[in-house]
Amino acid sequence: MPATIRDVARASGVHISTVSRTFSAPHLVNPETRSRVLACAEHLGYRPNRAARALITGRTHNIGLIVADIANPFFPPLIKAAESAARHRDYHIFVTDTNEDPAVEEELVHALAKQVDGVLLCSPRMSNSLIEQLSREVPLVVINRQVTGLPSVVMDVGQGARLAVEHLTGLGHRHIALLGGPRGSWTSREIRRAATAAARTADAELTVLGPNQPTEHGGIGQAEHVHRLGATAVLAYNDLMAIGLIEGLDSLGYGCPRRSASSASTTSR
Amino acid sequence: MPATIRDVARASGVHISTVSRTFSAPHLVNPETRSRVLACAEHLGYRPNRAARALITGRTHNIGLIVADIANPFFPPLIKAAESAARHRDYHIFVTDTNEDPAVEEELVHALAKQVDGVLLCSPRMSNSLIEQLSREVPLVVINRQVTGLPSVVMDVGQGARLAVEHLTGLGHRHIALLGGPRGSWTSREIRRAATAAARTADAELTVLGPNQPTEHGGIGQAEHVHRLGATAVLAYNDLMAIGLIEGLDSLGYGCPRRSASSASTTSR
DNA sequence: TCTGGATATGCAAAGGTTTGCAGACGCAAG
DNA sequence: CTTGCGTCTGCAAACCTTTGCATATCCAGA
Repeated sequence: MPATIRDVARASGVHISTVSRTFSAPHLVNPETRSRVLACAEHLGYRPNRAARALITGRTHNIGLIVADIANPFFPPLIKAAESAARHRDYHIFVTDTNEDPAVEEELVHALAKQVDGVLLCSPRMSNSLIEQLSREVPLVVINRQVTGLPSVVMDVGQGARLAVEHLTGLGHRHIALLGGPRGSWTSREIRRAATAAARTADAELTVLGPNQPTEHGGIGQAEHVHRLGATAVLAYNDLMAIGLIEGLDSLGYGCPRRSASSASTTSR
Repeated sequence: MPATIRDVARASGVHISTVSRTFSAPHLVNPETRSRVLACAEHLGYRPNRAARALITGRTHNIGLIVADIANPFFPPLIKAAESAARHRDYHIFVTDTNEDPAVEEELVHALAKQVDGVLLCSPRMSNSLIEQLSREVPLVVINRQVTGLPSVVMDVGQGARLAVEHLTGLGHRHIALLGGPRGSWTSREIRRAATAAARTADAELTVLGPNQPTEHGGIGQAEHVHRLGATAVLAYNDLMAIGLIEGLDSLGYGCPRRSASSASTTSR
């Protein structure tokens, strides 16, 4: 039912190869012919069949983006940015959420590999071995972690942590708690390293709490601990945990200062 | 480089059609042959080429999911649910975010149509004409809106609004503000309708504020208005707007009650 | 022994496109 | 007039699978 290249060729009186070139290499076809072909294509509602094109060129023009958890507010902006960048290059982003479930990850890796030209991976705790396996099947770029031999894009979370600690010590805080991220995450290690170093430099005390799940629940769980500790400021691994912590402290009866006060959190994934 | 069905056929000494059947209709092939083929396939790392398969069957086993804005916390759970349901049926969900940009929507519609078997659409303000156009190219299900002639899945936001208003009037509130959603959204109309009716029934006053952008900013913008109004409770269209409103009131110096107090909001998209 | 059905496999066409090669044509330079 | 080049278009193979049909084999029943 949908129009094929052949229909367009017939309608415009040229060979299918000319129609093909009209779309994929316009400079090779006479402007006059080109506009006639385009008119017929438009009229018939023709759109090149992606499957056929992918079959012969070996490129799908799709890029996979694997994220750990879409519901984590860290990801949406990243997804949007990737989509926008892809769109401008005539690619599409294929987002998938693993829920950090190894079974899902495993299956995804193979399923995805066959239908995308490359994969962006932002899943801090996916196992290295799975990542290496994936990288053998498809070009891979990892985000916010480092895997030897693979290209990666990382945020300077260390710098962020340092700035946050400096801000807090600048406000006079001498005892800061770091609500740490999950075990095995590169950003988590990096933040801890940088925060610890910054605190030492400023001669302040920094207590690391964790590792924790990078979720609201992970924050709630440390509320009591944070309070007992007597720290006057907390640096949280990410927004969700900060929210959870505030919630936890609140329900213990220890309200967090509001916006104008001196408690602060920075975020990363 | 990647192994094809032919390589597997050669390795296992059968015809390619047998290999094909091993994967797509296992019951048609002798168990003995089948396991030999599977072993060879495994060994060669063979995976059926999705493009070739799609080309001949006309099915991609992909489903598109168009959402207005991934960053709106309303969507991630919806996306996850769709992905999970799809996964169990051996389908993949292809999420795309339109940013409610008509140009993006327009382009997407066509680009997507050619590479998915169907589309789930949850974009409250996409134009009806574009939706109808899309529905002519690909099977379409709309979410949280109603378009004549198209199957749809809607939440009972009216019921939610009614319950919220009843809750508030039950607590004694006589004057409630409804921080309304965007113009042209089905859920927005529905909530207004139900909330108004519920307020009338309870003999309370309900003032509708809006339409507004369904964002934090949309909430912030009505803060002053809400305060001037003297309403004792506010019902917000969604979480983002509620957050924005609280923020706005806060910066005007009118703190919102915390969790234990009687202000409430319900959410929808 | 023959017939007929069930089971398992092979054969080949088909699906819509891209692309290297070759042919046609026009035109300028010699 | 010939040669050569540049521009445009046609031809046909190739990409990898699926699937209707035909063939082969085996076994049970008569």
